[in-house]
Amino acid sequence: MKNTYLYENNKIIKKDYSLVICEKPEAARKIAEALSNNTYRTQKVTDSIVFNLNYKGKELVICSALGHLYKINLAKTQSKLPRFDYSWTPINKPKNKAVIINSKINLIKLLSKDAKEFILACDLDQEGETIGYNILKYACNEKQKIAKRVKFSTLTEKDIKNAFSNMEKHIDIDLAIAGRTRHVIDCMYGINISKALSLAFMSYSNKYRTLSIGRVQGPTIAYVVENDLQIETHVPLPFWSINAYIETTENGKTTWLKIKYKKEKIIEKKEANNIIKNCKGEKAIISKINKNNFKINPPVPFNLSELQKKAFKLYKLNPYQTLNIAEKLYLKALISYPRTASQKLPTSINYRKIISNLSKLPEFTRITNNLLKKKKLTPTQGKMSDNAHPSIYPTGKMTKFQLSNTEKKIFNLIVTRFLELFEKPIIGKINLIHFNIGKYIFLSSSKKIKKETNSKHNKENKKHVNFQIAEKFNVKRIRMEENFETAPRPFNQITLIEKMEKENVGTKSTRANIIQTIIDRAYIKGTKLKSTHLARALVEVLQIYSPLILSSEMTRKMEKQLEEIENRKTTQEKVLTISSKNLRLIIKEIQKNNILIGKKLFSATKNLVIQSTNNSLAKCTICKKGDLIITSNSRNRALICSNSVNESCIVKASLPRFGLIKIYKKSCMTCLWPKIKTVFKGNPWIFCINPDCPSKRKRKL
DNA sequence: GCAAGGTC
Repeated sequence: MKNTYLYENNKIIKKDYSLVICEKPEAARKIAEALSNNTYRTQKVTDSIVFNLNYKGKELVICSALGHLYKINLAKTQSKLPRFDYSWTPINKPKNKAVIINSKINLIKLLSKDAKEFILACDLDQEGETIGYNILKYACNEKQKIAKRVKFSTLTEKDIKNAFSNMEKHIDIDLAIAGRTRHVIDCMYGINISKALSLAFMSYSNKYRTLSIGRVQGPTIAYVVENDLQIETHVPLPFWSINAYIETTENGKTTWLKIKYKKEKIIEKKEANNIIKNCKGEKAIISKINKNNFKINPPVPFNLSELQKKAFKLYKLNPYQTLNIAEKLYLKALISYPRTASQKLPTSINYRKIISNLSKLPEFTRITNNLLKKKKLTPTQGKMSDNAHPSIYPTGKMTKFQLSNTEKKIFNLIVTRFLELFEKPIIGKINLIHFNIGKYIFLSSSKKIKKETNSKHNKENKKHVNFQIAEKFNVKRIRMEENFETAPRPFNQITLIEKMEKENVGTKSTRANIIQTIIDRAYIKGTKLKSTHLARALVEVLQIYSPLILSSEMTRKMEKQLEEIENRKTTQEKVLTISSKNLRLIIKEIQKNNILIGKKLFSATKNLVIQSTNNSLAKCTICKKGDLIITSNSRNRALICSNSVNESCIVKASLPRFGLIKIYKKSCMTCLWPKIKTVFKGNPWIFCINPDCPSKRKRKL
């Protein structure tokens, strides 16, 4: 039977209710549950669920948005750049989502007509206030002036009830204006500069190409470019470490034990030689034993980003793919809602039932049966929490559908992690033993696990030997090992997101999207993200004309201005006047140098050889076609094959910063790469330039 | 077309 207490024949039939506006459907449901002790009623109105209940004699109607329903638009009527005329309009994308968003706006418009009170219940942050302000202003006809505000930071019954008993009389208009200013600044800078770059490109090449830049894209591109330059100009300087082997007896058998010299990096070879010389003929004597306990807890529950990290590490699935797969698993009811930051599991979940259901999966039977023997099942909990959703866990439901290979992988990851949460921590002892050989200290550690568990998460179990202070050992061998400083690692999608987090640019819900955008623009590419020539040209250009947009400073400065708006120390108008003034200067300079900038960017989209070959030192020993040339910037220099520019040859290596470089007459015997000869600290130095040359891995001297 | 920010 159809329930028609709220809505009938396209009309709202209730009157004089309080309309509660939430940011997302999940929040509306949780509020209805909390305030009504689960006695709320629901009805579908224009495709959305609306909740109705009586709370302390008040008739509440609770509806929800879907994040932002309105966005900023720059007027296209303004033909000259920069464009400053803007307006707020409903979001309409030519996708299914637009339909939902339009119906959300229509729903709220409909519900607002007969409401006598408006209560804003969006998330408690700047964007939440902005989302609510815009809905109240545009969909509810200027009700931002009279709307009340409920403030809760978790969606628990206690917090929600508390918020409704201590309602604020007004929404925070200043915070909303600060949020709206953020939208305007991002739109103004992003669209105008992007457009100006695209036009510069066009003016030189007569071709259209979408070039984009923004407050978050800028620094993100710059991180990758900077990192790549560091990798390319990295100088693999050598350093030395020293190992000694002492004779020990164990169960009547004589074996050698490796002990390491305390200083792990010796910069001067002379120093290493000296130590070895001085140790000759000496015995190793135990001078100190540090005894410590250790405890390794099981891992914490998966939130989305930890799941994405694990999936990338194990299967090279990028964060996007993992989210897509997790969403499919969620729709098949195999796992809980995946878009969550939480690392906690609520006690209301029946762990035993889920585990016993999972035991039907043959690959998990052994672990589940062991867990089911336990009297009490208590999972570990992580630190992070999320208002709306718990961490990701398997529901214990089985599917009749066949899972794809990758779906199966992600599902198994989630199950494995869930089962690990109930394992016991691993407890043990670790001893750090100090040996004196002459006046030098060498170290060795040993670990003993106290309780054996069936857990997989610790495999180290070094044999524990009972050593005594002042015990003496023969030193059978002592030698040094040559190592090379390694270059910084290239970014991947996970580490780039981490870098953005660390620098505080973007938000958790936009970072992955923005990385995808700069991949789509051909600024970065590959699993190991590498900057393209286009990105490098773009960074060079912007460093001259708009360095601020390449730096996380722009976010810092903007946040400071927004805070001042929020605290009424300044106004939106003042901030926007300053911003538009700066922007006008930037656009003017870009336009003045249109052709130059266009040429630079256009050339970078072609695989042009950037170096002329008349400074060739020799023919490349690998591809036999290209010329070996030296490239340099202010700080570093590198030797490259001219064919490495279009990636048809791999020869590319950093060079020492100082000294004359000559190509050595013979190439490397191991890898065939060119060798060079230079003078290093007064001595001639001949070495293979290949940073990955097998001969460099662990050369024993 | 172009940004960044919500949420599905």
